[in-house]
Amino acid sequence: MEKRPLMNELTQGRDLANQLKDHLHKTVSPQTCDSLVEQILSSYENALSMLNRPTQADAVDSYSPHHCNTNVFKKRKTMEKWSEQVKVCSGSMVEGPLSDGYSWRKYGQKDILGANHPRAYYRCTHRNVQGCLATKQVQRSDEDSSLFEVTYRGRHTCIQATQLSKALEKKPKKEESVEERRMDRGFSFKAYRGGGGGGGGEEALFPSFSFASTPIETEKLENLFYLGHNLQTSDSDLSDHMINSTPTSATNSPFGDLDLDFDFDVTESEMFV
DNA sequence: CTCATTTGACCTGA
DNA sequence: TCAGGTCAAATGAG
Repeated sequence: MEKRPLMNELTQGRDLANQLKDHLHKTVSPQTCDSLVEQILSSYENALSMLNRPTQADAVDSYSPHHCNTNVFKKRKTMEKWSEQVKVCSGSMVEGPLSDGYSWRKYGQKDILGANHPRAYYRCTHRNVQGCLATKQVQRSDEDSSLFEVTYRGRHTCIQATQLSKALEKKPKKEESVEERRMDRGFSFKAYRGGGGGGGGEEALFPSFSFASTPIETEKLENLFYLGHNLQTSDSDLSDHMINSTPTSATNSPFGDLDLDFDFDVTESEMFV
C-alpha cells in the first residue's frame, strides 16, 4: 500500500473535519459535537504522525508470536503499540468506550501512579482458541472522566466478526459454527462491565455498554476498522480484500446526518490512531 | 456447568 | 527498587 495517497487522504479528512467544525459553530453548537470534532482532528493528527514514523511497523514484523510462549513478558518491547482517545457522551446511549469490532476479555486492572482512575487490561477473547495476542488497555482520563485513553498492543491474528458478517450476507445465520457464534458475541460489548463478578462490589468504573449493531452498521464499522489497520500493517492478509471493498460499501451516506456522523466519528477515532 | 470478571500475587523492565 | 503488566484462583452470572 502506498504511503502518499494515504497521507493525502488523511490530510483531506483533517481539512474536512475542520470545515465541519466551522459548520457546527454556525448552526448548532453543542459542546459534545465540538469535542467530537476535536477527536476527529486529533485522530487524524495521530495517524499522520504515525505514518511519518516508518520504523514502527517494522518492529511488529520482527515479532513472532510463536517463540515467546514461555516468556510472555519479553514481548512488551516489540509488540506493536498505538493509542487513541475515545470520548463518551454522558447523555447518549453510549455509556462506555466504544469497542472496535473485536471481543475482549478483561484480565487485569491496576492503579496507575499519578492517575485518578485505574487502568484496565483486556486481551482478545480468542487468545486461547486462535492464539491471538492482541491486547488493549483502557484508562479513564484524569481531566475529562468521559474520555477514555485506549492503548492497543499487537495485531489480531484471530478471525473475527468481519469474516462472519460477510458469511452472513451469503448464508443464513443457522449455518454458524459454535466458534462463529462466539465471535458474534463480540458485538455485544460487555468489556466494560464494572463490579459485576468476583468479589467486586466496588463502583462501576466502566459502565456496561451494549452496541446495537445492525448488519449495515456492523459491516461499515468493521471495514473501517480494518482499513485503519491496513494503514500501519501493510502485510495483513486482509489488506487486499479490505482495500478492494470500500469502507462505505454498505451505505450511501457515510457522512450523512449528524447521527451517522457521530457513529462514524468514534469509529474513525478507533481506527486511525 | 461454562465463561467472564475481580483481585492479590508475581514477574519484568527501567 | 518500584511501577506497570500479567497470571491465576476465587467468585459471580447466565
